[in-house]
Amino acid sequence: MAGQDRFPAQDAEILSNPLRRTEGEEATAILRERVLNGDLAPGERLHQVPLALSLGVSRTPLREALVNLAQEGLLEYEANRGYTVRRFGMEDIQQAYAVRARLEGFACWLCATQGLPEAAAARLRACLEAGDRILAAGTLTPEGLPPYRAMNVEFHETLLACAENRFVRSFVHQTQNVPMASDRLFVWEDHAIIRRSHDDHHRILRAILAGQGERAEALMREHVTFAWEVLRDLLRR
Amino acid sequence: MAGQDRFPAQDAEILSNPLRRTEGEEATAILRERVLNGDLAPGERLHQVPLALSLGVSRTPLREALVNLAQEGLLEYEANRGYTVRRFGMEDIQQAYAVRARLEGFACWLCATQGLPEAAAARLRACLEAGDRILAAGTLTPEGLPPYRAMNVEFHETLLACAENRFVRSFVHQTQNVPMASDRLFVWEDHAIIRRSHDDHHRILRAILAGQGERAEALMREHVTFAWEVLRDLLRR
DNA sequence: GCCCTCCCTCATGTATCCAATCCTAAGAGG
DNA sequence: CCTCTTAGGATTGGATACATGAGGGAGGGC
Repeated sequence: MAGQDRFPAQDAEILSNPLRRTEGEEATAILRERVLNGDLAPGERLHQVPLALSLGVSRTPLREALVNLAQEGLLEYEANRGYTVRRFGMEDIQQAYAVRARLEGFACWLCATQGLPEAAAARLRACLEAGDRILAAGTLTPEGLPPYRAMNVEFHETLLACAENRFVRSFVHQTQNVPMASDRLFVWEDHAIIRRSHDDHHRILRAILAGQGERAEALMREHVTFAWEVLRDLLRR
Repeated sequence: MAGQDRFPAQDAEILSNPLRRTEGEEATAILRERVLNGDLAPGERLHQVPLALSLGVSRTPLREALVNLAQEGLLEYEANRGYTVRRFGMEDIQQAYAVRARLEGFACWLCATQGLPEAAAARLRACLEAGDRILAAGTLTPEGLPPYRAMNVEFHETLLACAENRFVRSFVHQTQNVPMASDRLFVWEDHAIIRRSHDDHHRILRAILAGQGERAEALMREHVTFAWEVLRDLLRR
C-alpha cells in the first residue's frame, strides 16, 4: 500500500489524482505509519532536522506533516517546543472502541432506515460470499487471512459509505487512527471467533435489508464491542 | 482534533501558556472564524499571497493554518491547485446534528454510568440555578441571552468533560465546526422553547445523578434533535 | 471558423535563510 | 554545597528565494 493512504476509500483521495502527491502528503503518510506501528517511541520528541533528513525532504513539507498528525491526535504540540509522539494507553483504545461501536451501530441504523442502493447491497453480498468461501475449509489458513481482512474492511467501509453521513465516516476513521485500534491489524487465530464475527456480518446485512434499524444497530454495536474484548484480552498477554 | 479546538474552555488551552501563541495558530483561529461566519464565500479559492497579506503574516504560517482547516473539514484541498472554502448545505448541518445527538447522548450515558465527581455536579447545579434566575423574569431579555448562552455552553462542556472519553469530546466539537451548527449561535427568541430546553437540562442532570443512563441518554438525544428542528425551521425562512 | 499547440504567466510546493525562543550548563554569589 | 544568574548552543517559528506544475491566451494549422 505504498502510495495509498490509510483509508483507501476516502472520497477525496480516490476521486482526485492519486498519482501526483506532494512531499508533504507523502511525509504525512509515512510518519503516520511510523507512529501507528510504534516505530516512534511514545513520548519521543520529534526533532525536525534529523526527521527531515531521514525522510529525505526539507523541513517545510515535514512541518506540514507534523501539523497534520498533531491535528489527527497522533502527536502533541507545544508552541516553541515542538512535537512529541502521543502516549496511548489501554484507556485510549477502549475509548476509541466504545465510540466506534456506537458510531458504526448508528451507521447501520442509517443504512436500514434509508435503504441500501442495489449496487451496495450486491457488494455486501459479495463480501459475505467471499467470507463464506474463505471460511468454508473449516479453519482459517494463514493464506486466508489477508483476503478475509480485506473483505472485512470492505464490508465495514461500504456500510459507512451507504450511511451517507460524512461525520460518522470521518469519526470512525479517526477512532482507527490509534495504535492497535485498527481493524486492519486483527490477528484472530481463533477460528470460532472469526466464524461468529462473520455470522454477525450475515445478520447485520439481513437486518439492514429488512429495514430493521434497531436490530442492525444493536448487532453492529455488539460486533465491535466484542472485537474490543478480544483485542483487550490479547493485549493483556 | 489535537492542536486547535476552538473552545477556550479546553484544559490544554488555559493551562498551558495562553499568551504565547504562534502566528500559525493565530491565523488558524482567524481563518476558522472567517469561514464559520461566512466572510469567505463557499467554493471560493484561497490564494495564498493575498490572504497572507490580509492577515499580516507570511505564507509559512498561513499554510499551516490552511493545512489545519483542511483537516478540520472547513476547506478542501487539491494538490498543486490550492484550497477552496468547503460548500456546506442543509444536509451537512443535519448530519452534524444527527451525530451530535448520538454522541452527546452517549456522553450522558457515560456520566450516569460512571458517576459524576462532586465538583462537576456542583458546577452543573450552578448552571441550572443560573439558568433559572435568567428565566425567572418570565421572558428572556436581550441582555439575558449572552449569559444564558454561556451557561448552556458550560453545561454541555462539563458533561462532555465528565464523560472522560476524549474521542466523544473531540467529535462533538468537530460537529460544531460547521457553519450554523454551533450552539453558540442559537437565536431562540421564543421563550417557550428556551424554557423547555432548560427543563431538559434539569431532567438530564437528575437522571445522571440517579444513575439512569438510558434515560439521560434519551433526554440528551432529544434535546439536541429538537435544537436541530428549531434551527432548521429558522434557516428555511 | 474551429481546434490544437506552444509558450508565458501565475500560483503553489520546496528549500534555505534569518530571527526568536528555549534548554543547558558553567560560573559567581550566598 | 546549593542556588540563582547568565551566556552559549540548539531548535523551532517565520520570511524569502527558487523550482515546478497549472491555467490561459495567442498564434498557426487544418
